[in-house]
Amino acid sequence: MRVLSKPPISGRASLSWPRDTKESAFDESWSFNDNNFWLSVFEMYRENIQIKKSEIAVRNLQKIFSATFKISGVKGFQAMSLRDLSLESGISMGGLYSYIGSKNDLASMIEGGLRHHIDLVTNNLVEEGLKPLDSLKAVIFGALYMMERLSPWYYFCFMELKGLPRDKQEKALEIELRFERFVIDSLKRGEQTHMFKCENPDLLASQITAQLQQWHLKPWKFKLKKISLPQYADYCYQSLLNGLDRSSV
Amino acid sequence: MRVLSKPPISGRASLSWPRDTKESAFDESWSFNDNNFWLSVFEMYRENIQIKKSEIAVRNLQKIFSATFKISGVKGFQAMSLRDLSLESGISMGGLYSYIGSKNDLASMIEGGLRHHIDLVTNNLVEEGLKPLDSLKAVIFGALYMMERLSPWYYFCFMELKGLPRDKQEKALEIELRFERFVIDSLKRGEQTHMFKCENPDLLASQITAQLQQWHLKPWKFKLKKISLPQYADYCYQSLLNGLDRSSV
DNA sequence: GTCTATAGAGCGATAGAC
DNA sequence: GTCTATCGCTCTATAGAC
Repeated sequence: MRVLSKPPISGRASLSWPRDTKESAFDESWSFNDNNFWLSVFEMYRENIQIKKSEIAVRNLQKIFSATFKISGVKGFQAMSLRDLSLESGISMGGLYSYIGSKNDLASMIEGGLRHHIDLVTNNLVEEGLKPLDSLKAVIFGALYMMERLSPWYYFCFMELKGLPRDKQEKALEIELRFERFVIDSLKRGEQTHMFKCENPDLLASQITAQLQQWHLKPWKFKLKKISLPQYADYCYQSLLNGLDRSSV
Repeated sequence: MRVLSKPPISGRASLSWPRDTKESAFDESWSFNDNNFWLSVFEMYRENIQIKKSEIAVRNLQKIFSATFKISGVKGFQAMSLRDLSLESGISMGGLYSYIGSKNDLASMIEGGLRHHIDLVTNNLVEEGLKPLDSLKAVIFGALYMMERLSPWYYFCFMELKGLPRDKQEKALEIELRFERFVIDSLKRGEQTHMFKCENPDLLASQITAQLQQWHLKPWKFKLKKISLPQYADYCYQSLLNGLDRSSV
């Protein structure tokens, strides 16, 4: 059974939930590494990019996006001038425009890149007949590891949402709603099979969503309190269990 | 015992936690209404405002701030031009500058106004010898009602934090940390007096903070799911209880 | 020589400020 | 309404790879 309803993207093998919940297991199962990640970003926008040589393009794309994350993380995307970006990325103003169509386009590319990747992972993800609680655990750990790997992307899309075109805004919000719907469905499925009781699946789901988002919204807090990602993932899952009544089973 | 360590602001009677947790009880106890709220904002910045007649100044301040919230809620503060603001508020560009020193000043005024009000409420708040759980309940309900009343202020300070001067940024974050510290302290106090056990007060506190913030960060979600403020406050408190082990008492 | 990538001065528009 | 700084963006000359 697929996690979500959309058909899998062809030409890509189905992924499965990692058997354990270690970070490295996720990287392996989802074949995530810096090289093929940035390459896939380039391929996504290939026809809009004027540079042909993929090594050069990939390298510069990475520079541009990383510089954008850095600057807009400090002063915000709107306050970032393309001269700032040129300086930080080491790419001339003219050069920038062989990668992006416009400044707004750059923001859209970031949103699109993140959503594309999330879609890839969630659409091709195959649940191996997991029980509701295991499924929820997998989705919590999975979401957190995605956020860890793509932290600046998530943060950017959250904070700069308003600067995006309306349709992009809606699609970005849809990701959150889709995640919540999956959690709610799992909760209801668990209730129907009498594994636990859950008084308010809607509120519990949005609680979990809020907790997960903290990981990219307030990384300083976790550094301050010296909480590691696996620790936090465990806590979030525990927090979900605390919201359930499992006394009758 | 005072909730927080800072001395009370003189010339203002001490507030106390409302006996019940209805919205109107908070308004009454904290004497919150639109008129005296905006008046207090004006008085806070009186010496920086060139308009002397308080009725006029209060009315225009309200127009300016409300228009700022409206526009920056849609396109962000950085993307809002003073011409936008002039149009929306109905105050000429020259007129704006008799209330604000600069555009950045306006953002600082908003942050300062919110913090001033939070300080007023929390500093003057007198706990009536509440037990840890009652104290936590009061602080959860109180925080949510503050957010409800000053929703655009909270939202603005969260989303536009990066645009503020560094010292303002730090002070704004301090509010969150201060709140969390209060929750943590109450949790530890409850544990020391053997009222409950709490494995990880730090994480539970930040979970509650995250949940509360949702109320101003994602109001659309609660409208969509038709959750009222009292319902949500109840849920947040319940969620806190779920994070405690009360079996041994 | 040819094709691709880059540099950076320059343009018009619009911002904040008074 | 006016001033000035700076914005997003373009255009062309040039450098370098093969």
